[in-house]
Amino acid sequence: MTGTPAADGRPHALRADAQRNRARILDAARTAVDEQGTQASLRDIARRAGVGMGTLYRHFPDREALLEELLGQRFDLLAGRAAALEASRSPEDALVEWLGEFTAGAGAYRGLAASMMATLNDESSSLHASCLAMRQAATRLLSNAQDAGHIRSDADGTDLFALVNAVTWIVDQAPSIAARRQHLLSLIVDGLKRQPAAGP
Amino acid sequence: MTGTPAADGRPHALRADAQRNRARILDAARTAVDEQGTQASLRDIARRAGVGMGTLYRHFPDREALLEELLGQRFDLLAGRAAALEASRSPEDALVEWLGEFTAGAGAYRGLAASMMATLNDESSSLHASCLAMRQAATRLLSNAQDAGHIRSDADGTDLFALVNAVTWIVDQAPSIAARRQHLLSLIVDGLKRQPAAGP
DNA sequence: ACCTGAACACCGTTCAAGT
DNA sequence: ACCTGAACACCGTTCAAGT
Repeated sequence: MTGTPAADGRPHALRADAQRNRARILDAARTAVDEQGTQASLRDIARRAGVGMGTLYRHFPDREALLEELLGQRFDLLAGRAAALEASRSPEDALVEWLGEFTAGAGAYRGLAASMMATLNDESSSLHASCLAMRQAATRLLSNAQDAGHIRSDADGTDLFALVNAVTWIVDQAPSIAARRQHLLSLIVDGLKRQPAAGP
Repeated sequence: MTGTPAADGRPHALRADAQRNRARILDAARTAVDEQGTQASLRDIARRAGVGMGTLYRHFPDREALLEELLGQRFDLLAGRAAALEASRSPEDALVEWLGEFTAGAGAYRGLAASMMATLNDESSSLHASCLAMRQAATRLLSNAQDAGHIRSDADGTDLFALVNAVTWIVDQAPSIAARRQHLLSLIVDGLKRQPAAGP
């Protein structure tokens, strides 16, 4: 009975040709996003994959569904890193290190910051869930550092996400600024540190 | 002899119809940018202006030439504000106030941040000159505040411009974040303030 | 069940033909 | 000198027709 229609009403597994097309589309998308950023032409992706436009749309109803496959992994990874750092480092180190990893990796995906912002308040976006989980992990790092007294208490997870995304964006606007990524990030992170109270 | 071709080899004044078309295009562009941001459709602008595409291109060879007309005024105005604040306020107040005015006004032009970044290293851009002048004015405010000991000395004009543009960008990505403009800006500006040395 | 590719409504940019 | 609008090479999205 292998490969016969399921009798339990659950969705069928993909037909072999469909499965192959799906994989091809994802491969092509990876290459295209690598070259052109998250705004890569969908037509071009279909062309590279050697499938018709309809096939691309059948597998991925919109651009974000396609991106979710590529970026979801990254989000999950970064959420995992947050958890690992939380367990192994001081609250302050964990936060600073995570922010560094976040912005460093983002350079590989031009347009990532815009895609992430678009997903923020759009619960229907395919990227919403994995992005939210990552943000929550980052927010925990922030709270820990705040509880330990290292970070000013009037900044919240949304502020942190906004600022770090803003850096991500600015950094891929111009190569001359990309070189200053670390410096810009530290200007912001230093600024978030609780200003020491004046002398005794 | 009024209206006859100039004999001195200098460029002629625009013909009356050309002058009218130019004005119409700018009017249409203002409306379109207002509604759709700096990425407004050029075709749409020509349509609204009631001119052919060729006419639009004749007057403005590319999008930036058109934007220069709209944004150049704004840049000049902000450069002027910087000079005025420099004369009338303390170094720290002048800087903080100027940054507030810069980001507050930017909300009126969606896409402005991206257009400004594009112009940064592109000397052929029509926006280059007026944008540069504004940046230099802002850099003076920064230097003054640094000389007065209010701002950390390892931030330069490029950093300041990058950060303030990053805020401008993030703020028009989502209305929920636009509401936090002032707060985000003050997180950054506070952060740039020189950390007070530890007690005696 | 899945695929193809033409069709549609848009772009930006160029240019021959008109006045 | 200036204008028009068709032409070209691209998009994203949809959908009838095929297997």
